[in-house]
Amino acid sequence: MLDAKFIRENPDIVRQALKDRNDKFDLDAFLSLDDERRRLMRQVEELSALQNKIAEEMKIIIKEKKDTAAKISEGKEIKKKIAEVDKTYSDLEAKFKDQLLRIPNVPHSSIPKGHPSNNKIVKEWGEKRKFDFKPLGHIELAEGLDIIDFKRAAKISGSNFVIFKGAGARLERALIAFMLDLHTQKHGFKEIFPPMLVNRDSMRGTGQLPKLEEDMYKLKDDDLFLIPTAEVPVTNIHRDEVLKEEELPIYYTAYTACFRREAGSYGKDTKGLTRVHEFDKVELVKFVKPETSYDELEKLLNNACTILEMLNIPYHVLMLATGDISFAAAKCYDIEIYAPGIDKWLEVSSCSNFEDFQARRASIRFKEKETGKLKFVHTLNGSGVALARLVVAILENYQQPDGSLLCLKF
RNA sequence: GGAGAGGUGGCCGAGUGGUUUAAGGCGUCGGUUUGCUAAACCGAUGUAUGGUCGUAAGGCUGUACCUGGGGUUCAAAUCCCCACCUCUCCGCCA
Repeated sequence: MLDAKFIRENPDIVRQALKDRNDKFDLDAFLSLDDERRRLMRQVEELSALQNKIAEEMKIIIKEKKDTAAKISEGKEIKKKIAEVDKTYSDLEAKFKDQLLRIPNVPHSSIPKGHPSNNKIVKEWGEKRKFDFKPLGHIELAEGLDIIDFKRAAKISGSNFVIFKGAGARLERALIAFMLDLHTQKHGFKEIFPPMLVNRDSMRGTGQLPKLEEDMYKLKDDDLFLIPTAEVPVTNIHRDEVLKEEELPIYYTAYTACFRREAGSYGKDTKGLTRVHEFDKVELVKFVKPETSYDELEKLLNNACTILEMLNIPYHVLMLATGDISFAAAKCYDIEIYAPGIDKWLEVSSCSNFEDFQARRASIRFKEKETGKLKFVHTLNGSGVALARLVVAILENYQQPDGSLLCLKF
């Protein structure tokens, strides 16, 4: 979230950010809510000060063994008044906090403004493979090789679930191991294996709640959520903590399954592996000092790109426009890989700098050695990379005329 | 799931309704002493949020915070209720 004081003092910056994001949030209503809230806060505090004073005076009266009746009724009077004003105040405060959590981050000045069509291609790597036969899509390839079973997955779970079988299952496992090993051994990340069910506080910390609750799988009886990405548990590792300056930067990488309801995207990419409810992903998460976060974003992006280069999959990198970046991000790169069978670019990674937006929500701070002050860290994350769509690209890019794969021996 | 014990500042830990301004210790920072280090001694040391003064660093001031929420009371770390978490034992279980 943004700092309430920052919003109060820079309403124009926030208004512009909302406009650039095409977000309908009513800032003026928020600002007057804030005014009213502070007015009532002052009232409650003044009354509380009086109440504290009466309690102090009471101590003296008891010590001097004087009559307490008058003071007690004075105290009762104040108590009643506080209860009245405080009711209104706490209702307002709750509303204020909820609204504050619904204001998106301010986009970084370096990114294009407006509609997703303004996303800018900032990098292109590799060449689209030329086929001397008509390339198949991954569904036909996978079913021909009997390495993925969509039908039975639908039977046991529902549509848009997937079963990997035999070499397909092994490919999935091998890719996970390959990515984790690369990031831990070459890129300096520490491997984490986090819980995949998280509580409400964690979902709020990284920004999935309160706005996106309907997109999440939820266990109602326990108020737990299935994680949509490892970003959630891993970033929340340091929720409500004060880190030492010398601990930073912290790099974590984690494999998890990711669960997405994809509510509202029915009819879109309904076939195959490109949009499934449960997929595997290796995620990269960083906690860094504020002044380094944009350099760290570039490094993070490179770490993800390395995976694709080592697998020799053509990709390009988009710098997302203000209208396309996620709620919590200030700047975001998407990496898309090319799938020649279905002739589509598929997003396999989103590398974002959240600046202090998540850190403020989740209260992740560090103590600056020189000044002794507490500051919010900057958090970043990116996929390195998402599996299901990567498998699409591997199958389609490495296919041979007979429907077998160049890179897989059966 | 059952029974019991707990949750206090960066950390350890005292604290059964108002002389507590959360004792004491550790740590950290500053100082004295010192050839250097250490020790000793002295001093300082939370967070959030509002008001106000200041160009600013910051000052002054209010409020809240002893896991979280609710209650009792003129007054709650302290009493009561609920939740969460940790530990011990029992049961169940991959």
